[in-house]
Amino acid sequence: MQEPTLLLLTALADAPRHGYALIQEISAISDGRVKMRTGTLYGALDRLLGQGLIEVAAEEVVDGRARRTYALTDTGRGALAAEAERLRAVATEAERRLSVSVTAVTPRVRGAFA
Amino acid sequence: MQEPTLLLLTALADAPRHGYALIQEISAISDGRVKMRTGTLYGALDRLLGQGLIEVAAEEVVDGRARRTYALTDTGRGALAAEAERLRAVATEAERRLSVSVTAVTPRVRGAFA
DNA sequence: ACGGGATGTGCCGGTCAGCGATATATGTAG
DNA sequence: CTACATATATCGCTGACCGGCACATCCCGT
Repeated sequence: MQEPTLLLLTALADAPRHGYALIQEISAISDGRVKMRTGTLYGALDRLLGQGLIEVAAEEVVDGRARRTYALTDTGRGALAAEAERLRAVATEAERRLSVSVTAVTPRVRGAFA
Repeated sequence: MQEPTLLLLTALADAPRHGYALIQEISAISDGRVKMRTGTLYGALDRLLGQGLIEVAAEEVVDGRARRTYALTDTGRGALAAEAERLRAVATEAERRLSVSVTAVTPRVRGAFA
């Protein structure tokens, strides 16, 4: 799973949302750093629907504008939880390794090649 | 940055390693779940060299076999640290949102659409 | 009245990372 | 002598992501 997809599921984790709201929510989650494009969004949405990770929660017309609201399925919840845990583990391992090499400046590093 | 690349940098974070060793290290880091292929590996290595995130630390012949050892550059260290922090933040946010929706079973969710 | 920005959904083509397959070569174990 | 582990490298396919475009409605400023 790639980051835009992860962000998408995260943006749906606390409440159902429609496409446009997801773009804004993702921007908020990422502190404005990630501006998801509609090309990415709707493609990902279709894919996730097909994978059963999300579902259409509502289709309504608000102020003359069609609005389709998506929600996480139980499967999607599980997938997101698993993915978050995995990423956290990798992040932790990366940080641990970085600190190891920074702290023990050299001897063990060289030693690994003898 | 995608996951295989992240894993690659992580595998180089504590000590320099050569290609084949990286495949094994990544398998170990991920508890055997990620089997990186050489197509991914050497392609990524070339890319990361071009981006200046890693560098060639040594080129030697061991037991008649050529071996090229790669190491993280300072830039690579920084990039990995930043990436790890970002992913941890997203993972935390995902988990927070999941717990919010699970705990507060419904009322607020509906309310958000009024 | 008109233009532009925000809201809202949707498609299309290009790019590039990842992947499977394949190739080459040597050392080691059976 | 045949596999398997070690070790590096290339090629073509796929698919996610992205920029750009298109379309439609509503709201606000001028």
